Amino acid sequence: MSSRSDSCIVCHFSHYATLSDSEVDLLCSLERNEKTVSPQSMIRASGEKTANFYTLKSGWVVAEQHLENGQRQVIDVFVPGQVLGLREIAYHTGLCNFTSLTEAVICPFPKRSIVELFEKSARLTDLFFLILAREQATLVERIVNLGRRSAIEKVAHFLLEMHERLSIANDELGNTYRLPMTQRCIGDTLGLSSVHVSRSFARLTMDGLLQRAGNEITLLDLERLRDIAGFDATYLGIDQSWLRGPKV
Amino acid sequence: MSSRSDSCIVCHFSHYATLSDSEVDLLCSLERNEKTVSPQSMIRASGEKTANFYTLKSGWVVAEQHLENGQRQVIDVFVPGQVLGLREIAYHTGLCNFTSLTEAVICPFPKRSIVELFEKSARLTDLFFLILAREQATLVERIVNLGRRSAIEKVAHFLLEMHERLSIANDELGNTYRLPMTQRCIGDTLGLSSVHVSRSFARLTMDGLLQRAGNEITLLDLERLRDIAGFDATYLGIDQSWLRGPKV
DNA sequence: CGTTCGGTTGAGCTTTGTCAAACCGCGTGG
DNA sequence: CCACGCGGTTTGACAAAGCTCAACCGAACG
Repeated sequence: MSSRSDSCIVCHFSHYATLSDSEVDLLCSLERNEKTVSPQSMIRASGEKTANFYTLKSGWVVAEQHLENGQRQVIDVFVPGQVLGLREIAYHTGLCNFTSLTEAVICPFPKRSIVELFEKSARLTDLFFLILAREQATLVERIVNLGRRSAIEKVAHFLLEMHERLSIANDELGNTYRLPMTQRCIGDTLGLSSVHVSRSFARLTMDGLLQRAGNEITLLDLERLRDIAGFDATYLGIDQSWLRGPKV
Repeated sequence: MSSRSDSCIVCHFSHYATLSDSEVDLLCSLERNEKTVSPQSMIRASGEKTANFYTLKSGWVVAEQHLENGQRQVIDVFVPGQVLGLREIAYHTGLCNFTSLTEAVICPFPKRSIVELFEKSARLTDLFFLILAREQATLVERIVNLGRRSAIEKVAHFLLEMHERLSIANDELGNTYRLPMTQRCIGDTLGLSSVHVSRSFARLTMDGLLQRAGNEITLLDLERLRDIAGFDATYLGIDQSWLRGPKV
């Protein structure tokens, strides 16, 4: 059971707009059910009916797609506070798998609930629209990453992106964070082989840009990393000026 | 000036849901201003204020991004009926350039108008949400294409996607269509060099899968092409079942 | 008729992938 | 406590895919 104080989604949404009490209540109502899943478990398979969305309370989850030839592409990486499946609101069946990387707590809620929420609050409708748009901007950046950057640049860019995204949710994050992904998984995100990811990490480490200890990543020289990756964080920002008021 | 009969956006939107008269009027009101641009002109530059959206009445447009190193990545290709800039609704400034490939007719309308439209019709709000979600699915498919497919597969997939998208708008499209993109541009879409695009085309042509004459592309063997590309059109479909009624 | 632009072709090179072996940390069970 | 096995990482040797450069061709256009 979720109470207002521990709602991850409210915390996440509050980053984009100040929420009224009733808006907070509406959002919290999405987290009535709670489920813990073990690492590497399939939360929802591609092709399954998209009856539910899921808020992600803790843990990491990826959206991935398997190809005919046995390869895999990771579409998106989710961290706590995000909503899984928003993208597929317009589809009967899922277009990709949601798989947990770590143990994770998710709160499934039916599609219907979001429509009801839309009916009750124009402001939250806008906010969902806005968050969908922001996710889309992340995808766009991933496209650029995949299409036109070298392996080193890809890895650097990815590490910076995750750092930035975690920083948004956690104001006091330093330059170190835990990245619970295998190099195979990172490769599947960046369109690289795991071997080449390893080599790229080695290179960045040797050049003094990076430090690693288990899953802990420390970015030693943000400036130079950004330079290498051509990283510009504006796509992770957001403009709430067009949000409809007044609050519900 | 736009009349109801020649509105491309209405025609496009009607593919996803039956529209009431007042909904049609609302959509048409977005196309009050009309502007013709020559090929290769920049409609809106990255970094510019996103004051306007644009409906695309005729011609082809790409969204592209330029990198530090002089490279270019094409994010998305737009055909008539689509709305340019929807993706950036949540951003003050544009994240990519919109550039026309051909002569094109666009209808700029202010961001405000869309908010007003949202206020007047919950159904159209949903429809915009839905179309945004579909665009996102296209991006997801591009990610898979960029990350995990070989050059030949990329090209085949791209040609099938464009064919499919054009077929949706034009019921009586055969297996031939005009693709007004240079191979350089296709390469920038697929993360390939123009030279390699040329070689891939040559290969597909030699294998009897494809025929070319100028910009005209004929897909000779859809079956086999789909097989090569791992193409599955479901991501281009859409589920309007959750659309709110009744119509305005 | 020359110029320009896009497409094609070949040669050589760079990046990245593949395969295989070794390695490392960790948890398990003897 | 130690041996073992397992999953993930690292390393090296080699192969393949794709890139760059440069030359050339043909069509469109002034």
